Amino acid sequence: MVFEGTPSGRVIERGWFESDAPDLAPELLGKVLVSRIEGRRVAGRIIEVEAYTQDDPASHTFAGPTARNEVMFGPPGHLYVYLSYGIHHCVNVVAGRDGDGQAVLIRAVEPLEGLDCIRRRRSGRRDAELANGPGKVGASFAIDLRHNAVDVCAQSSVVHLLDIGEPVDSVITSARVGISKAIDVQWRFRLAQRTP
DNA sequence: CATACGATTGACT
DNA sequence: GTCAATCGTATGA
Repeated sequence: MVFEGTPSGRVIERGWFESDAPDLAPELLGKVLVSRIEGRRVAGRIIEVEAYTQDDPASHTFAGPTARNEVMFGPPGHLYVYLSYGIHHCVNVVAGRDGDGQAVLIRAVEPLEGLDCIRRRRSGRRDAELANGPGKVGASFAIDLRHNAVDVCAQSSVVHLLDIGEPVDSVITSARVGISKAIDVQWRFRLAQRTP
């Protein structure tokens, strides 16, 4: 079941992203990811995220700055986009202070606006499979390597985040998915299914 | 320069 | 359940 609508709210300002990734990540749940595809607006509610820090063996920043991860070391509130398995674009939001090397991976989104656009981009998939995975988020919102380092703290930005004032209710934490290191930390966060 | 691999997905047995 | 796809990045010669 998809609830279509046009979410409105405040664009989130940079200072809000200055928290450490494990603290910021659950706060991102319920916020709205907005992207612009060929002049069309596409939006959805963030329902699953993961935190990555600098002293984290599973993080791209663990071995120090490189050309790929330099955005993660930059100021917060910017996108860090990387190509996964040569196929999928994974979308992160840089967290922490300038110089830190942290980010929050957006793992799943519930589409709210621009459903026709998303369905076209994800043709053949059921609604439940549109953006329920990190690679699917990149595909649904047409975010790729060109969006790396984009500043999300402006309404004019091709990709930005809205706080629609929805309270963050029940959050489920678990170990992160698809990693072999640091499997002990519970840095995956997702919203519990809303009970109707 | 050569090469191994991955914060995944979808198709197929 | 298994496995191929596909390429930017990191690493080592």
